[in-house]
Formats: sequence, structure tokens, C-alpha cells
Amino acid sequence: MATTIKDIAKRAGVSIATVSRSLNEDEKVKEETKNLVLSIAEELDYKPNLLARSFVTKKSNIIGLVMPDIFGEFFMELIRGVDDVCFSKGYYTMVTSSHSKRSTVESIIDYMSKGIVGGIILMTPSINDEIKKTLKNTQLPLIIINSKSELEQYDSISLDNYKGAYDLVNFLIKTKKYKKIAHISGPKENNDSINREKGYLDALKDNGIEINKSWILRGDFTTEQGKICSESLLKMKNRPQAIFASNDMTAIGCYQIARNMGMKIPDDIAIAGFDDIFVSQFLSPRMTTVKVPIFDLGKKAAELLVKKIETEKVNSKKIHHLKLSTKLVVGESC
Amino acid sequence: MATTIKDIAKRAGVSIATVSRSLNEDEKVKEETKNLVLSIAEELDYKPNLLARSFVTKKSNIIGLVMPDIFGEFFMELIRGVDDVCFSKGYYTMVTSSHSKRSTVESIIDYMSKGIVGGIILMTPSINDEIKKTLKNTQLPLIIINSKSELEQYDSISLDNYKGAYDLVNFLIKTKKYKKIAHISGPKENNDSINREKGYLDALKDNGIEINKSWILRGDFTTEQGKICSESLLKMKNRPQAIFASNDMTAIGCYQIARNMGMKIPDDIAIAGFDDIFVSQFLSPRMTTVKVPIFDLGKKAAELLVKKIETEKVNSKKIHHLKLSTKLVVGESC
DNA sequence: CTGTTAGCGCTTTCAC
DNA sequence: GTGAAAGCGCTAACAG
Repeated sequence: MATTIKDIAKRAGVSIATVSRSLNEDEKVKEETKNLVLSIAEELDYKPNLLARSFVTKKSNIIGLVMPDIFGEFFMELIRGVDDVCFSKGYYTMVTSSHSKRSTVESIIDYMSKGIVGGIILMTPSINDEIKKTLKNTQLPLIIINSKSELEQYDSISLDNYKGAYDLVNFLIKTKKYKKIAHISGPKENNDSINREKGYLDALKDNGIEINKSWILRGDFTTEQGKICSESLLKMKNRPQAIFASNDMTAIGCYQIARNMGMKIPDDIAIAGFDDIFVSQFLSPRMTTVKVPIFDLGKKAAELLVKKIETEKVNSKKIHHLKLSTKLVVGESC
Repeated sequence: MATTIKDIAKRAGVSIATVSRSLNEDEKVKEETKNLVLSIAEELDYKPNLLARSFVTKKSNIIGLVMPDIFGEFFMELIRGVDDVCFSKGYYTMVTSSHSKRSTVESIIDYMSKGIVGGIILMTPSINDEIKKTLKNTQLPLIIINSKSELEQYDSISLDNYKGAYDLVNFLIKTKKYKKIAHISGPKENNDSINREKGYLDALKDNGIEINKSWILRGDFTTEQGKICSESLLKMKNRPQAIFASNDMTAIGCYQIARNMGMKIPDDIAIAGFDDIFVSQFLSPRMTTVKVPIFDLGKKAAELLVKKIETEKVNSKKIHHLKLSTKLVVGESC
């Protein structure tokens, strides 16, 4: 049997309340008594039963990270960012994905309603009414990672996809002097994709370049679709000088097609991506893309959440929306 | 206030004990009563307080995954594998790394002794006496991920690095007819590295090829070190025909140096790696390497652990050691 | 400053 | 089959 405060109390000749107080460095326990208790606790190799503690305080030092999926660099960096903060602040990270087997809503419900976590970082491609309803049913501190600004009611944190895309395309026009720039988008309902496309469109517009709709193709963030789209772009009679792909995976598809068709990058066709995933630096030529600070995103989310958990009663009404900047990575592909 | 079994009991006109039993589908509660209780629970949107339950049963449906670090594909796949099983079996995954800030031992102690997790999957590059001591102090179900076979006392699961390297080098000799094969190893104390080197040495030996010690260089699994080592290998008067790098990151360094020196892969120098990380398939020529089933590793570890947790009392004495096979990936770099 | 006491929500003997 | 009651380890009033 593990040591409990009872054991310590008996040994120290004090009450369990005093032990509890000493352990929590909380009240005005006499320095002497406290030291005695602490030394006995040490001696007995006492470990508090966190379950009991959480149970009675209704607080948990576990943070639930709910993601739409678990794979690849993006989620890895996110987890790492969250873990980084959690570790330094004495929290633990519980990682879940809203797998194919359970809907996101269900995992949220599972999480929230069972008292295990002290707060949630929720990342979903979109938030529907069902999720909103579930969210309403809980009082747990919550941070949403999402680019959708409609979620005014929740604290949120997101990446500035719009500005990232805008800056990139603006760079292609202003510095690289391209005028004929195509775009392969991401999935239709995906907010990241939508904002990147907006940035692309506005950059063209602001530079007085007319938009050629036949140069805007729907991709889905995969290399495969990148191949299909870039092939049709490169076979056009009036083909673009540059392709801005909505993410690096798509851009990789463009690379492969360009190579297959015997085209030189960037001389025959310039290619730019978005994300700056690990492989992008190893492609030749090195891809021009946009670096997204996912690690920071995770960190910020966790920091915000921890703050919220620990000051819950103080300022529970103020809602924060944080947007993180991206960074242009200039390679040799444009 | 959330619904508790008390609420249900009152509403159903039964005792809380009956409610508890019905909920756990356990005893021989009368079908009728059970159904009544269940329907009321449903109606009241009852969610069991898992903390209370774990507290009293001393069981937890959370699995602690302790890793030496959190970054890159390896750990991502590991987490994904563990999560995959956990999700399907109703467990949750708590992810921690033994960060720079805490020693692995400490996190283990934190984990084990506080009653939060029901079992642990521990991955460390090596297990020292301190860790062993800590491990002894706990009764928690445990699975170790480690290639060190000395750990007879613990259930463990590992990758067959030896055979993977052996098969690769054997392939280089038998099929590709190389005789002059160099090796850039990994870190000195790293078990994966040690076993890969052993596989390399034995494959040479078994094929009657004399070992040239000047062709065996110490790397550290980084691209940077891969560059340094490969450069010195390629500048030798008697230079090897092929380089077997201890991992893909190292091999990437070799690629870069070969290119810098104007050498053609594989004509001037053949290069092989180990791991088959994501970028390897995008290199040109595609890297010949060894695929390691990390996802499966995570899955198996979680499966074993869950089994152990759920049958703890039944067969607690039998110790399992599982070794997963790797798979040769033949690219065009050799 | 410290002790007593009452639960937290749930499972689990032990009776009936 | 079902209820009463004890208790898991801890915190938090409430007294002194």
C-alpha cells in the first residue's frame, strides 16, 4: 500500500488536515510543523494520489488535446508545442484524434463530461451546431484552434493564412515580376485553404492583375491532386509562369509533373507552396514556400489554456482571439 | 451540477448500489430494474465521473506513453499507433517526453506513483539502474520499447534492427555485387545503431568479405555528420563503392556531398539508408533503405499493455519479448 | 495555528 | 435481487 497522508499524520503526531496543509504549502502552518511533515513525507516516499486530489478539488492537471487526426508534421509540432508548455507548467497532455471511429463531438463529450481533464484544446476543420451544443454543456476551459473567425464566442488561436498567401503572391509579382500566376487550392470547406485562396486573389487584385479563372484549380492538399492539376495547367496553350499551390504536398506534385514533362523549375515554370514541411528543403530546387509556426501555435494555445484554467474565476468573460504570423521562405523554385 | 448515480437512484426509486450495478452491467440485476435505470440514466444525460470510478477501483483507462523526446516522424507514428489501439479499446493516451527539464526517471515516478494512468509504455534509449529502481517501486503494467535484450525482466517490444541491416547489406553484396561497402554508424550508446552495425559486420563476414576498419565511421544520426563522414569517405584514395548509412538522415548528408562533389548516385557511389522516412521517397534517385514499422510498434505495444492491464491477475508472471521485422525498400540509389 | 468532521461519486462487502 | 453502509485519499469548512 502506498503511503497516504494518514500515515504521515500518525507518524508526525498531527492531524491529516495539517498534513494536507503542509503539503499544499497553503495555510499558515507553523514552519516547524510543516518541516516535520515534509521531512516525514520525504522519508516515507509519499506520493499524493492525484486522482483523489482532482476528485475532490474538481480540478485536473491534464490538458486534453483534441485533433482531427494524428499524422504528419503538423500534428507532431502541435503536440510538441502543447507538451512543451504543459511540461514546464506541471500539466500533462492527453492526446486524442477524432478518429474515423468516433466523431469529434463524441470525443469531446467523453472528455468534458467525465472530469478527467482540466481544460481542452480543440482543433477541428469546422465547428458545427452539434459541437457547439456539446460545448455549451460544459464549463471546462477551452481554446479553439481554427481559422474561422465566426467563432467569436470562444477563445481561439489561428494562423494568418490570408496574410501568408498574400505576401507570397505579392512577392512573386513585385520581386519576381511574374504576372501569370495560377493557383491550386485546397479542399473546398477547409478554412486554411479558403483564406490562402483569398490572399492569392487579393494580392493579384491589389497589383492590378486580372484574375484568370481557368488558372484556379481545386486541389485537396494531396500530392496526387497536385499532379493532376499541374498537368492540366502545364498543358494549357496559355499556360501560367508560376503556380502557387495551397500547400507543399500539392507543390510536390507540381514538381514531379514539371520534371516528367521535361520542364525546368523555375525557368519554365515557377512553383511555390505553403507550410514549409520538412521535405521542402531537400527538393531541388529548394521550394519557395511559407513557414507556418505550428509549434508556436501549440505553445500559445497551451499557454492561454493554462492561464484560463488557473485564473478561471478572475476574468472569465474576456474572450481572446490570437492570430499567428507566417513567414515567407524564399527558395530557388521561383 | 452533473447528474450522479444518486439522482438516478432517487428518480428510479432504487438504491445507488443498484444503479451502480446496472451501469456496470455486472451483477444479476433484474432485467426490468436494469432497463429502468439505464433509460433514466440516458434521459438525465448521465456521464459517469471517471475520476471517482478510477479512484475507487484503482484502475485507470489512461495509458501513459513516455518517450525520450517528441519530434519527427518516428514519435508521431509511435503515438499514432498507440492512439489507434487506445481509441478502439476505450483508452486514452497521455503523451509525455522526458524533456530536457525533467529526467525520464522523474516523469516515470510522477506517472506511476500518482494513480493517474493504468499502465505505461516506456521508451528510452537506455535503462539505467535508477530507472530500474523506480520501476521496481511500482506495480503498474508496463511495456518497454527498446532494442536492448538485457531487459529480460520486463515485457518488451522492439525492432529487429540487426536483421534489417543484415538483409540490406546482404542485398548489396549478393544482388548488387558490391564488395567495398562503407558504414556510417549512429551514436555510440544507441542500441539501434549498435545492432545495425552488427548486422552490417555480420553480413560482410558471412559473405567472406574482409572488414576495412577505415570505412567504418562514427556518425550521430544527423545529416550534418553524414556530410562530414561521407566527404572523408569519398576523398579516400581507396574509396568504397557503396555507403550504408545508419539512418536516412545520415544518408541524406551523403547524397548532398556526392552531388557537391559531382558524383553520380549510384554509378559513382551507391548510398543506402535506414528508416525509410517520408522524404526518402522524394529524393532522386529514390533512396534504397529499410522500412521500420513504427506504427505497428506503437500498436503492438498498446495491445500488449491493454491485455496486461485487463488480465493483470490472470497471467502476471509470463514475460513477453516481441521483435518486429523491418522491410527492405529497394530504390535506385544502389 | 491545528484538529474534527463532512463529504466528493463511486464500488463493494454484507445483510436481508 | 436489492439495500445499507463503509470507505477509497484528499480537501475544506468549521471550530477551537
